[in-house]
Formats: sequence, C-alpha cells, structure tokens
Amino acid sequence: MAIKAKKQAFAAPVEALACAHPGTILPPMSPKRAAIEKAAASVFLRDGFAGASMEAIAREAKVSKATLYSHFQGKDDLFGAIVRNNCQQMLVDIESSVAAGLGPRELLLAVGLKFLKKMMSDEVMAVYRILVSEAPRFPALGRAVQNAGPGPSCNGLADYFRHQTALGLLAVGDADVAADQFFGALLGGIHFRRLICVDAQAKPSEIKFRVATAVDAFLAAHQPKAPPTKRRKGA
Amino acid sequence: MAIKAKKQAFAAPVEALACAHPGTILPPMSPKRAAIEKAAASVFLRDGFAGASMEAIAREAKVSKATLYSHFQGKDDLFGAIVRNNCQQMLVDIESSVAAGLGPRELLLAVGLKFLKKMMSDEVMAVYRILVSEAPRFPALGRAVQNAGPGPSCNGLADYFRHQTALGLLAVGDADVAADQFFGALLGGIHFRRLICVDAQAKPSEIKFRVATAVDAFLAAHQPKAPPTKRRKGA
DNA sequence: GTCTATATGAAGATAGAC
DNA sequence: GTCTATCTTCATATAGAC
Repeated sequence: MAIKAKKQAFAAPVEALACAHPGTILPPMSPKRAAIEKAAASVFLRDGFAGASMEAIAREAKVSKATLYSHFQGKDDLFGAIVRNNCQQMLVDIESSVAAGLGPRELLLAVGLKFLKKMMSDEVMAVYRILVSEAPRFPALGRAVQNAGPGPSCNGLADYFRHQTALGLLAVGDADVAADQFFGALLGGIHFRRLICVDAQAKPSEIKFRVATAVDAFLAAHQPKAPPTKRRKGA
Repeated sequence: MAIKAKKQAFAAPVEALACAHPGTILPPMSPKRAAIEKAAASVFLRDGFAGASMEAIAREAKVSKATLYSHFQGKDDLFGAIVRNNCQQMLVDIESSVAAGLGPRELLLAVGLKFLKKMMSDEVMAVYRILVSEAPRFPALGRAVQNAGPGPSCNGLADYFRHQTALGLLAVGDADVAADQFFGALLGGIHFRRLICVDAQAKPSEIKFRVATAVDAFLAAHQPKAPPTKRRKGA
C-alpha cells in the first residue's frame, strides 16, 4: 500500500469542491492563516509533497507547528487547500479574446501564446509536477484541477471552433479533439523536456516561434474549402 | 532545502551514463539482484520515490534489507537504476516503419498508434509520473531518459520529415518542431487527464480515432503544393 | 489561538554472525 | 553474499501552559 493513509482528506467528502473562482470572496482570513497558506504553497511547490515538512512550513510562515495544526487537520488537508488555490493557474481565458473580435489566426496566436507562456512558467511547472505525482493518492484533486483549468479552457476553445465552423471561417470536424490536440501541439516536446529538467526556461522568442508554427499548421489543416474573402499565404 | 541529500548518486558522476540499449548485454546478474530490481521497479512505480520503502522492496524481493544495501549504495542509487532500466519504454521505433516502405499516412498512423498506446499504458504512465516528480532531485536522470527515449524518437521522425520533404512528398518547414508538435498533438489532453487520474485507460477505439485525427490534420497542414500523383479526399 | 516541549512511529542505513 | 537485529534520524502529530 502507498505510504500511510490516516486522514485521507480527499477520499470522497469534497468531491464536488472545485477551486475558488475569480469572483469568489471567502470569509476574510486571519493573518496567520494567510501566512500559512503562502508558506505552504512555497514549500510544497518547491519540495514536493513528501519533501515538504510541516516544520519547514511552520518556520517559513513564522508560526508554530501547533498553530499550523489548529488551522488544518493535517498535511493532506493543507496540501489539498494549496493545490486548489493554485490550480486555476492552468485556466486560459478564451472569452476575452473572442470578445475582442479577433479573427481565427489572431485569436489562436493570442490564446496559444498565453497558454504556452503560462504552462512553461516556474509556478505552473511546479503545480503540474506535484499534481501529477500526487494525483493517485488524492483522487478528488485531479477532478478539481481539471474542472478549474484545463477543462474550461478546452471547452472554451472548442466552442469557438464550433462557432467559426458554423460561420464557415474554419472547418473543424471534432471540435473537442481539435482543441485538445491544439493545446497538445503547443506544448510539444519543450514542456516535457523542461519537466524533466533537461531544458532551462525557454526563451520568449522560441515560445513565440512554436506558437506560430502550431497555429500555422492548425489553420492550414482546418481551412474551409472556399475561404470567404482573401487567401492567406502562410498556410 | 529539499529533503536530505546524503548520497546524491546522480549529482554529476554518471551524467553520461545513458540507459542500456537493446543489444547491450551486461555481466550476468545474480538472481538476488534480478529479484531486487524487479521488486524495486514494481514498488517505485506503484508508490513513487518517497512512498516506496526499502523495507517494502526487500520484502517483495524476498531478501533482507542488508542484502539490498550490499547491491546498491542506497535508495537514490537503486532508484536511478530502476528508472534507467525503464526509460527506454518511451522510445518509439521509427526506422522499422520507414524500412517497411510505408507512405507518409500509413507511417504516421503506425508510429502514432504505437506511440500513443505506449504513452497511455500503465507502465509508461508510472514511469512518467515518477520521473516528472523526481527529476529536480536527480539532474542526470532527466537527460538519460531524454537520450534514451523521447530524443531519438523525435529525431527519427524529424529525419523522416526531412527526407520526405526533400522527395516532395511532404512540405515540412522545421522538421524538429513539427515532430515535437505531432507527438504533442497525439497526447492531446487525454494523456494529461489520465495523469491526474480523471480518466481511466482510454479505449483502443478512442486512441485510434485520436491518432487518425492528428494524422489527418498533420497531413493536411503539410501537404506539398503539387501532390505527385493523386489528391486525397480526407484533407 | 498561540506557543514550547514532547510522544510516537516510520524508514534509511548498518553491525556483526554465518 | 546473506541474514537478524538494531541504531539513528526525522517528521507527523499532540499535550498542556498562557
């Protein structure tokens, strides 16, 4: 069996408890509690779940361990709170780009750049790493993250594809799979290489180049039969 | 600081030590050692690095802890050996498909299917998970895996793209990025969702569908201007 | 709520016999 | 090389004073 499992805080109880949403204001937090959450995020994301000790978190938060245990049931509980606090970092906002009235190329470039920059950032790399490694022990956590970040992002882009296809500006068959694969292509190998610490942080120019490449390929692949007005050269 | 670091077996010493290659025959292993490695792989990949205890490994290998320590310097050492043993699972063989004389579509379908099935398998998921989470503490391990699996796979496909482009059968600009993004698109979101335990193992039919979708998109995007003989409808 | 001090247990590593 | 038994360290969690 895996490690011990005294207080499996996420077994079933909080299944539906997704991440806090942008507008959600929770009851004001005590300063100590805020300090704890801040410190815990820092330590967990730096050292991983097992590597993080409650003592280190208490030290960094400048509180005693007992205080820490008065705010959270235990390590599992604290960990879940931290990951949920951070999971919406994987959310990429599609609507605002749609609302800006961008055409497909400009929208995909904007969304792609935002997405890839975010995914390659130190913060999200850390969340990704710890999430992937601990997901098996925290079944509800994966769903919470999926519903707070990647899920809505993909759905948003798929909706856009469906809309553009209806307008005849794109020709996307399965919009959900297409959105999935577009995001996948963006990550390409660079995200993995950085995950396993082979590459350092990618230069902005490389990120831009890869986004452009992926967008070009996507548009070329999903060009409608008869483009409405003009033909693009880059395809 | 991260955990303790008494014997950082991979700090620098074995940087160049890549995974064993298919043909490599090492000095014959004692049965005990083989049992240890088998058990260690099972326990590490199931429970993660921190979750795996030397005692559990010894128990599963049916040896004493002391025996275990007579074969390996410590937990870090054993872990590195196991991951290196398993890392070439991420290698996807391109050459054999090339040698089979397949056309671009058939080759991409074959390679893509092999790749995605492998990446979605329980074994590779486990390797991926533990690798990603422990890479920061084992700097040399990431490079070893990259050089044993993903690196050669990507290079092989990129070479193929270059060759086909030279022949006028494909039109691929940056072959390395294209190969990267093709593999990325194959993984799409399903790999991630399985990583965070939201989805169960994908059905073979879904895997096939996603491979076909990615291949169609890739070919449509990289069709040469004037196809040599016939035009494909699926694009 | 918050602290200091401590109980408890788990796991990495080793001593010494065979 | 292999075992049994043990040492040591350290992290989670709590008791009890303020």
